[in-house]
Amino acid sequence: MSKVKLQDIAIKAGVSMMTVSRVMNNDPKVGAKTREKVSRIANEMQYKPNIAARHLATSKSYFIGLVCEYASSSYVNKFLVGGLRKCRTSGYHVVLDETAGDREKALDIIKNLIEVTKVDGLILLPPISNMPEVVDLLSNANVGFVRIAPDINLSASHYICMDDYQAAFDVTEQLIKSGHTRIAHIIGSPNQGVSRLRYQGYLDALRSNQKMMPPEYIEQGYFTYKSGLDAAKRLLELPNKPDAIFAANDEMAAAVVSVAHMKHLDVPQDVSIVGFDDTELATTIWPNISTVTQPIKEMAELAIDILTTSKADKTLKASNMRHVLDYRLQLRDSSKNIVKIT
Amino acid sequence: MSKVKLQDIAIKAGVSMMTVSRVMNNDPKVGAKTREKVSRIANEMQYKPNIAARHLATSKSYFIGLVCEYASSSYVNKFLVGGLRKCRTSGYHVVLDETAGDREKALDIIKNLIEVTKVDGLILLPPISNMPEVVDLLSNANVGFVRIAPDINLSASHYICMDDYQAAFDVTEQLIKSGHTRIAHIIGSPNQGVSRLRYQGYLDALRSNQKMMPPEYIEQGYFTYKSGLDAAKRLLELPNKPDAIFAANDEMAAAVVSVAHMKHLDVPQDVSIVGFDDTELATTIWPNISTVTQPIKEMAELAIDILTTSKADKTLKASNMRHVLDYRLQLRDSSKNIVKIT
DNA sequence: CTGAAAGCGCTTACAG
DNA sequence: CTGAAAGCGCTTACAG
Repeated sequence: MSKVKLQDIAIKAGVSMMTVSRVMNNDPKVGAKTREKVSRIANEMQYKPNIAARHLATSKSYFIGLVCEYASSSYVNKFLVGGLRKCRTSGYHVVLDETAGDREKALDIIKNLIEVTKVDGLILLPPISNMPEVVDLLSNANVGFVRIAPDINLSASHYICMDDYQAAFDVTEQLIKSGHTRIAHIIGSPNQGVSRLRYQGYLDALRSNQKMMPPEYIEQGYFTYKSGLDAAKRLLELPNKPDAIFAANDEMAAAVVSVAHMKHLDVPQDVSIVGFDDTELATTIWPNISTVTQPIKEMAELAIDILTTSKADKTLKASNMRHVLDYRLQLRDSSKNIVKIT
Repeated sequence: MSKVKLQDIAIKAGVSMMTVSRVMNNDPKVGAKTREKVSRIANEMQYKPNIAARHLATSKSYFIGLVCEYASSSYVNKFLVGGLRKCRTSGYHVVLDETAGDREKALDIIKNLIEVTKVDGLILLPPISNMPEVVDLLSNANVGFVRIAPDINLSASHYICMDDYQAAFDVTEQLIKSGHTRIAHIIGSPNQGVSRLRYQGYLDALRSNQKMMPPEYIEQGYFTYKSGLDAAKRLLELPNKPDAIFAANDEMAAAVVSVAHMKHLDVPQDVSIVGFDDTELATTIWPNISTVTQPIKEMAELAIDILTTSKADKTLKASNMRHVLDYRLQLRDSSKNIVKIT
């Protein structure tokens, strides 16, 4: 462990601690020669600033908090990958915490996180990003934060999302254009806004193409494999089976694939299947699932960027706090794709 | 944000800061009445210690570093779940970092992590836990650390593992006892010790049951879905197909299931498939994969426990630094299970 | 462009 | 059992 401190290098360089401090923080008001000498010596002595001392003096912790509901979800994973990479290049570190699905305790956990670790900023992953109490807490506590894919209270803070509605519209239209005529949809959890947006995109694409599906082609799911299984069974036992099933996430789409296999249906010849999210699962099962690639890593990088530069300024106009990133249709083997949209 | 500090509550309680400090740290040398009064007032004022100040004074950071190769692996996820839960109850927080597969840079990343964040302890996940340079670095830096599932240099530090050899032995024996006679194995990545242990368990179970398999029943995999796909294709195109395939992880087992489906083989009637790890994937695909449940969450909790109590003491004998946790055979639908071993 | 002083909020080590 | 002093390693704000 390096025990070199500011003073050591100040003495060696024959300057004051302040000058060294200025050099370390890239303060422009330092003579070129002094700067060069000091930074050379700092390097030689392998100086590393003591983060705790700096934190105490400036109340900047160089930590970013990341709050999720379950650390085990693949959404969180992908987010971490982007977030960690970005942090590495900007001197920050990520403190992860999860609410473990307990919405009651979520507030306490977040309160504890900001009070104890004094993170410089917080990233809220869905569905935490939609909890008004959390938004209130952070606003009052004056902690900068970015919400990922929220769907309520959008003028309250920076938020990053993609256009779920349009993506679902595109998926559905792509299915229509590639010759499917009986397109079913499995909706996501009712308590998540994206479910509604994706469902609406599906409906509007049908309408804008003058198509109409029977009501039994709409199934309520809960973003889980299990719920996908149940929905898929009902859909594939219908007398007039759909020839395409668009599930609101990959997990449920994977379940549809399983049910199709159980019933000895060929995917995609008998039924095309499309998911949403492009999680690991999509390319792990056979056939690989056509899906929508969310820009999760990019969201993470942007979130870190907003939090670590002064962009998290509260005086911003609402229009500047909205960040919509691009998605991508990822057509793979689980759907018949005559016309490829890119 | 609470701006209450030690002094505020010292004044209000009519005692010195030291007494308050002692109460906050559960120092027994405080009169019962004083203690009661101080802690009541601290509660009322919602006092939260400033971690940076404490850190500066004690050089304890109350952070635990967790280093993995890829934050997106499900092994890491499960580990996080257990680790975060344990931290929550002990006042610590987790700083996550990943080496992003770059073994060259791993050392720098870890060096940076310990020097900048001054974590109180470090957890090394495989395969980082097997890098001798990292072990050296941490030993020299005098940072407490726990290695997860390492297979070399075992006397160098605390480590936590499960008995991979015995688990693989059990899986194989279970397959034999349930009537399988042609049992193949897909080996894991050659650079991970567990691959060797699992392979050896498979071999020894066969031998101890006087069974002999043809050499083409052994395939080299790399723990990836893709490698499992390749291996499974070769195995299932053999003139004398195996009636059971034991893959060294779930990812590869899932690939075997896919190939079986492609070839219109019934699982488990035509071929039984067993994986290893009990990842989400095992219960996400159909049929659910029989596998070995690793005690990953328990490993995480134990690791945090070792690091946060003084058990990380270097003076321990080697025998006390070894922690072997129990696994469990998880028999599901992908294998014919006449005799259930629990 | 550079420096001397005071302070961030806690704790260790020493008295009593 | 309780307290006054000094210090952890940095930075802010003020001089020059």
